[in-house]
Amino acid sequence: MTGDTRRPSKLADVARLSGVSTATVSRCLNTPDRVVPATREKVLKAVAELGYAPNFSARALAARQTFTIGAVIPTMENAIFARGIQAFQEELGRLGYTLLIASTSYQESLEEEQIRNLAARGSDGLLLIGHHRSNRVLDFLQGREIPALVAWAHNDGTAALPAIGFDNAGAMAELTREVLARGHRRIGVISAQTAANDRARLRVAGIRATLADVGLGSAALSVIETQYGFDAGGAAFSALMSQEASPTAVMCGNDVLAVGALRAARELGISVPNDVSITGFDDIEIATLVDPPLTTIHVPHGAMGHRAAQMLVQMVTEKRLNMPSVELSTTIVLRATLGPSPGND
Amino acid sequence: MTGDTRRPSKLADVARLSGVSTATVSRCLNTPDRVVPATREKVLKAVAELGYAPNFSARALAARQTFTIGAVIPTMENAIFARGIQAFQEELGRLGYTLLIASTSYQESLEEEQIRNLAARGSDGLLLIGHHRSNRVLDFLQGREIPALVAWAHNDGTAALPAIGFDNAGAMAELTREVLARGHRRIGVISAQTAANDRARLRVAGIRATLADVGLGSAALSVIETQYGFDAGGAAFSALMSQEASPTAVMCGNDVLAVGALRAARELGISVPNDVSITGFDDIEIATLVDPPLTTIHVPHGAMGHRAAQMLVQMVTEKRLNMPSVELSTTIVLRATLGPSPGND
DNA sequence: CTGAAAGCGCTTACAG
DNA sequence: CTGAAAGCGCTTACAG
Repeated sequence: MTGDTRRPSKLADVARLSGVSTATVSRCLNTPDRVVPATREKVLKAVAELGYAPNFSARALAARQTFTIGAVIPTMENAIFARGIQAFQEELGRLGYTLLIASTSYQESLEEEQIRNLAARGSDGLLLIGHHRSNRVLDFLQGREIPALVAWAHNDGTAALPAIGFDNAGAMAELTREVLARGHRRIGVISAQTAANDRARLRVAGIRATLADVGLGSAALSVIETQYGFDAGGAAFSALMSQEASPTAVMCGNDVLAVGALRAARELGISVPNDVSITGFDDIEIATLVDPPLTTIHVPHGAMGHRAAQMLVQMVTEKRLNMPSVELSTTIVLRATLGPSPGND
Repeated sequence: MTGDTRRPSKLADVARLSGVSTATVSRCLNTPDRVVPATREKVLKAVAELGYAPNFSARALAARQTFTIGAVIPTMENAIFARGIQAFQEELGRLGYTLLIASTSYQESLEEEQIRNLAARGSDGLLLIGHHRSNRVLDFLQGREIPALVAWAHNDGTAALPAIGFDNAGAMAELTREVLARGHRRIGVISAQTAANDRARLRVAGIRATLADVGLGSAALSVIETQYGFDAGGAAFSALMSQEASPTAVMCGNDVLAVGALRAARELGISVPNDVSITGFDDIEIATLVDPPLTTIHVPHGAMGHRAAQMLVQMVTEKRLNMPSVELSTTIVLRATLGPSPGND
C-alpha cells in the first residue's frame, strides 16, 4: 500500500530511507554487483517498502537510454504483421524493453516521419519492414547512431541495414516450380504494389526467373498489382480471369490477396482447383480456414519476431549499427488450391 | 542536411543561432502565440536550419508529460483487437501522441505488471480492455492520477473506469432472439474463459437472460468455456455435438471460436446451417471469407479505436480521470450460418 | 565500495 | 513579450 501513495516516490526518497546516497541507490538498481551485499539489501528493502519505480524519462535523459524499441510497420490490422510483431513485443518485454509502435498505412512517405518521431522519443533501436528506403533516412539513422534492423526480408549483402527474414524471391521461385510441375503454363500473378515494397518486388521476380528457367517468356505471365485487402485481391482475380487466354494458375503475393481471389472465384462460379489453381504467401491462419484450404508458403512469423527482438537488443547493448543478417527458411505448404492444369488432362 | 549532423542539435543551439533565450525557443514550440511573430519566425527559421527535434525524455521530465499513450491488450495477434488498435494508433498519431504497447497474452496477472511498467514510462494515459481488474490497480491509477479508459465494453454506471464500447449482453440478447425466432430450443454456447473477462461473461449472460425471458431454463443451455483460438473453438464444438441431446444452434463468444467451430463441423460432416446453426461475435473479416459466411454481431472496431483515442487525449489534456462513457451500437449481420432449427420443419 | 556534485535537455513560475 | 534561473529525477565520472 505504501507504494501507491499520492506522490510517486523517487530515488532520493529511497536514499533517505536507507541512509545512503542517491548514487548508491542507482547502483543497486543498475549495477548491483558494484555495491556490497549489506548495503544492497538495505536499499532493496527501502525500494520495496516505498514501492519505488524509476522514472524512465529521467533515466533516459541521464543515461541516454530509454529501454524502448520503436517499430514502424505498414499496419497491424492484418495477421501478416500482427503475429510477428506480437512475438517481437513479447520477447522485448522479456528483455526489459517496451515497444513503441507507429504505422504508415502503406504510405511510403510516412515512414521517414515516423522514424524521426520514434527517434526523437529516444528509441534505443528501430525495427523496420523491408529494405525500400531513401538514403536520407539511412543517413539520419547512421548520423544518430540508432541501430536499426529490417524484418520480413533478407540482406544478401547489397542492402544497407542488417536483416532478419527470408528469401522472398527464392521462396516464390520454389513454389513456382511446384506450379510448373503441375503443367501450368499460363500464370497469373496478383501482387501487392511493388513501387515501395521490395518484398513484393522480389516475389514477382522469383516467379519471372523460374519461368525464364524453363524457357517461358512474358507471354506466359500476366501480372496485376493491386492494393492490400481481400476485396482488392478479388477484383484483381476477376480481371485476370476475364482475359482472353486466362491463366490456369494464379499466384498471389500474400495470403490476403489469395483468399480474396478464392472468394471471388466462388462468387464467379469458378471451381478451385479444377478450373484454376490459386496460391498464397505467408501461411496466416485464415489459409487453413477457407474452403478449399490454401496452398501457400509458410513463413516463421513467431520465430522471426522473437529473434528480431534478440538481435536488435543485442545491437543496442553492444552499440553496433551492423550485425550478420539471418535468413530463416520458409516451406511450401501444399493444400488443396493447387492442382494440375486443366488444359493438361 | 544540416539536420542530420552527428550530434543532434538541442534547444540551446536553436537559442544561440536565433539570438534568443532557451525559454523563448521553448515557447515558440509549445505556446507560439505567447511570442511576437517577428521572434517566432526568427526562431522557426533556426529550428528548420538545424533540423531541430525536441528530446522527448527531457521534455517529459520537465513538463511531466510524455505525449505517449499506453495500451495493455490481451494480444495483437488476432483481428479482434488489431483493427481497433490500429485505428486507435492512427488517431493518436494525428493528435501528436505515440502508442506504447504491451500485451498480457490473456494472462490476467500480467496486466498489473504491464500497467505499472507503462506508468513508469510516463504514459500520459492508458487504454485498457474490459472492466475486470483488481482494486489495487484501480487505486494505483487513481493515486498516480493517470487517466485510463476502458474499451470493448460499456460502463453502465457500475464500473470504476469510463468506457467506450458496446453493450455486450444486450447485443448477444438480441442475437439470441433471432436464434429463438428460428425455432431453436437447445442452445450450445462456446465462450471465452469468463473468469477474468467481463465481456465474455456478459455475452453469456445475455443469452441466459433471453432464454429465461421465454421460459427456457438451464436445461436448454449448454455452455463450454474454452481458450482463445480456432482449434479451441473446434474442439469445443465437437464436445458440444457429441452430447446426447446436442444443440441445434451453437452461439460463440467471438468470431474466432465460431470459425473454428465451422471448420470442425466441416470436418465432422455436419452441415451448417442444415444440421446445426452457428453464430459469432465481432464481424472480423474472416466472417465473410468462410463458407458458408458467418452470421455474427458487427462491432464498430474502427470507430471505437478512433473515438477511444479522442476521449483519452481529452482526458489527458483536461486532466480528468473520468468522463461520460460512450456506447456504440452493434448490429446483427445475418449471413448463412444461422438457419431454422432442424427439429422444426 | 560509497558520496558529492555536475549534468542530461527541457519547461516554467517569477521578474521585469 | 522575453530572460535568468531553478528544477524535473535520474546517472556517472571523479575523488576518496
